[in-house]
Amino acid sequence: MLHEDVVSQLRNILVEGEVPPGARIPERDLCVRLHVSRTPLREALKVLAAEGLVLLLPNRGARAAKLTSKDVHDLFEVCQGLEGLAGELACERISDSGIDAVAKAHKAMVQHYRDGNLLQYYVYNRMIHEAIVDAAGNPALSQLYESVTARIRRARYVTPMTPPRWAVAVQEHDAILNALQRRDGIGLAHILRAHLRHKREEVTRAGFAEAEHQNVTQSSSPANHRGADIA
Amino acid sequence: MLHEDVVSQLRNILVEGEVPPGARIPERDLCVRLHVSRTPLREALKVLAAEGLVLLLPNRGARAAKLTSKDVHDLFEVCQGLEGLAGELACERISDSGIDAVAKAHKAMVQHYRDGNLLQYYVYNRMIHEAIVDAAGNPALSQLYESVTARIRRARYVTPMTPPRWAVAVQEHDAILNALQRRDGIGLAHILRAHLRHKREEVTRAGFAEAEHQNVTQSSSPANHRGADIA
DNA sequence: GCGACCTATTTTGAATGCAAACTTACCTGT
DNA sequence: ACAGGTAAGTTTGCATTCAAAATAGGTCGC
Repeated sequence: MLHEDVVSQLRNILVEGEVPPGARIPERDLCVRLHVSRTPLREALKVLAAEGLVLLLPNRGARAAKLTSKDVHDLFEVCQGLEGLAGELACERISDSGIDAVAKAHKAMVQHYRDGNLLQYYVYNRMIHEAIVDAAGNPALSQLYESVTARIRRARYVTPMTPPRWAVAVQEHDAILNALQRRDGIGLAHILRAHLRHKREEVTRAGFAEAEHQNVTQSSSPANHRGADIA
Repeated sequence: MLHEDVVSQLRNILVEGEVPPGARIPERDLCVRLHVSRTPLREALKVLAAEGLVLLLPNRGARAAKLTSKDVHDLFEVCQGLEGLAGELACERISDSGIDAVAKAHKAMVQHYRDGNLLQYYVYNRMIHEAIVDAAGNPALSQLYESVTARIRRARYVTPMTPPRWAVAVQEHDAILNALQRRDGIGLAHILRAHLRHKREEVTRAGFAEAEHQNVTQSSSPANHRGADIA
């Protein structure tokens, strides 16, 4: 289905920050770029608006969503709930080979930490969290988790990682793996929540919620009716 | 925005079961009924498909989603996680007047229980749960909760309520109100989760997950390529 | 009489068209 | 020169149109 492709391509463009938060999304340009007409593109925009990645302004088109720090806080909070639940369930349901897979990813992640390779570290980090969530065996949960994390991914990765915080994160991941291997659901849930709470504190402290308000609402100054543009 | 109206009207039609689960959603008929052309209607269908209320079959149109009992189980599980989280947060953040409002709704609900008025009981029941979730002060959480509960609402309300189960549910609600008044977040979370677990057991036991499979996938018999239709 | 094949109609998916709203640029008057 | 107003040009929202796919119906053959 054409429409599905457009949704996922657009989602990538937004999550990667290629269209920066708050920037206008030019329908016509994206049509030529994605080689589709306006109809499927607009359908995709509606879907992404429902997901919270896009803001639709009546008669004024679409903008990439801009998260306030409250938004970031709220989304992390939800994420804590979802990951905590996933951790509990995963300990009941994950297979031994599933645990091994997480352990392998953990080792690779730690190696990238030692190498100071933040980008690859993030790749395996995300892989671990997704593996745990998927191990809960609950597709509805996985889907919601994916949707929520997509919205904060950019804020997370844009926040600079300090060495002490990085060390703590790796330690927490040791504890995560340990709890999973012991199949200690309650313990895993607690560690995952703390882990996310720390990440949230880091992100909000850095103030990398792109801005405080969606400065896109009606403004009295005619010159600045529009937020940032791509250029 | 016209499109938004269509989404919410269609959502009602689906949640109320007016188009029964598994039934084909006739674009043309809905267009005349909602007084819109196919474009906004189809946009709405895409949004609802992303929400999980609609199933989109390539070149075969849309169908009202049909939940397997696994789906119901999974969605209840997610709901438990979200309500548990909301309960914890609500105890920290709810105002005294907010607690009073819940207490009032609780009283009304109990009265409808005594009157044997199941419909009104459900109204206040839902009001209480939503009030607690909203009291968490986390719009992202409220929105996710709303979306998840919408998907299982029909399965819940279609399941016949037995007198003993109803009595237990009311007792649990007493405990819910009590924990909220004591602002016992952990306790409230536990009760809410247990409450939902019981409801899930009741629903799944009754087998009111509309069917076991989306019998909509490719079938070899040409005569039954389609599932149930509205008529 | 039953089933396979072929054609007509309906339905879907996407592109295009059109009116309304919004932007932008210019122009006028002070 | 600048503020306000106006008209041209975009952009948006929705309706309509068009091609492709699916469905339904009828015909022919066995």
